[in-house]
Amino acid sequence: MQTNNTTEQQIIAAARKIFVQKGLAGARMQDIADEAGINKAMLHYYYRSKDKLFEIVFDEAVSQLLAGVNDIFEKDMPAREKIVAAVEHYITSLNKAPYLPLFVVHEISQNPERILQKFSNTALLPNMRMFLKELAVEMENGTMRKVDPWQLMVSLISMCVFPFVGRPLLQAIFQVNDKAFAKTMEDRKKFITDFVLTSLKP
Amino acid sequence: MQTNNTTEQQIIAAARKIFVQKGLAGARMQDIADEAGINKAMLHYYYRSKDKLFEIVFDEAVSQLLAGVNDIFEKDMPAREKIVAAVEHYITSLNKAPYLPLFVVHEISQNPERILQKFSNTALLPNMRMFLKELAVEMENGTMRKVDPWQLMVSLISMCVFPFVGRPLLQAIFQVNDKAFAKTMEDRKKFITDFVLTSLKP
DNA sequence: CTAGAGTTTAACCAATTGGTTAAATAAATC
DNA sequence: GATTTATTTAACCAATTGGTTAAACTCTAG
Repeated sequence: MQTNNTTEQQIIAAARKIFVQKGLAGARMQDIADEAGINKAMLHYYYRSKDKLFEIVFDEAVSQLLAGVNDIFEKDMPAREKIVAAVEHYITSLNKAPYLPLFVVHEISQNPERILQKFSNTALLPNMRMFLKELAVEMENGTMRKVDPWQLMVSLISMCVFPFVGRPLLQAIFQVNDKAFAKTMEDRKKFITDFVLTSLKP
Repeated sequence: MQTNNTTEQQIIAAARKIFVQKGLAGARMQDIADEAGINKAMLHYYYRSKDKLFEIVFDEAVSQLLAGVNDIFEKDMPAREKIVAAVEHYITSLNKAPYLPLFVVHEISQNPERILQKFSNTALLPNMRMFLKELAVEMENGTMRKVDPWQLMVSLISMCVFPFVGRPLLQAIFQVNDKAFAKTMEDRKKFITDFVLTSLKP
């Protein structure tokens, strides 16, 4: 029963590329078949429908995005070091999959129930919740300036993720090419951590 | 020749709603016709094609987004006050059109040439460029801590805009309903300005 | 080898899509 | 009022779309 799963994987890889690039509505089954170098009927043979195929790609993308965040806050470190590690890890990770956030966010906005239902009962990102409490403790102890931990968290995420979401717009506005943008994002790690840690000094 | 332009405007209003909601690829001409309460052929009578209609809606959306930013930095104010005004204005403005940024950013990513060409020759957002120089001067004078002005600008935009782009995801992660989210964004104005100004203290 | 399962293909299908057309209706001009 | 002009409609069309099918091919177990 050790079936040759190369085709299945080729299909998923192709579907990932096309769906992330064009979105659910913009992607064509023929595009995916061409990308995978196979017949269109194969898509339906291995995965029943466009929606089924999409769901696999989409779920995988969400996991990839969220798992990264959660893992960072798991380690046993002072809060400030976690911030540094999170920014470092997250921007590095997004540099490798720069189109993921926009894809996920757009598809969620097209069909909010999809994700809202899926995550309604699960305790999502428990390590991040823990981190929020650690921040609160430091602020209570006076080792960190008091700010709303939730707003801080959202700001961290925003500063890391948004440049990738708004990349084409930012590049147009500020007239930076691809190479300059990559360098800018590398520099951005240090900027964000310095900027945030400075603001959090007691 | 004073033609009744009510129909034309109805069409644009309907197109705006549908396109912003579903995107170019996801929108159907029939949806727009239904939304406007008219026959599908009217769309082609007044606006030649789906693409023509989309371009009008899209250009309008981009203008709405960028004009706001630029206007803020035009006024004659100290840099710090401009930051406060920009955050206040921008979050207020986005609260009224929360789906605009995601729409624009997604469509640009689908077809980057569209906007890159359009803005390649224009001196875009001149007031914002001026603001970046004002920041540089303050930093040189020692009245403001030295940071990369561009990174600062991108961070400001990120912190204001991203929560609206990632809204459904943030709401899912942090389990906040619509009412709580609106309140949170109102609180966010003060958080961002305090957070940024604190970090910029010399 | 061969029987049967799993795999792949080409041809096909019904529904949907953006777009057209010709006729009908309303508005304006004479 | 009649004629011209602009607006609106219903019916239609060709192309595309997601999906199906039946036949062909490949591979492995007996």
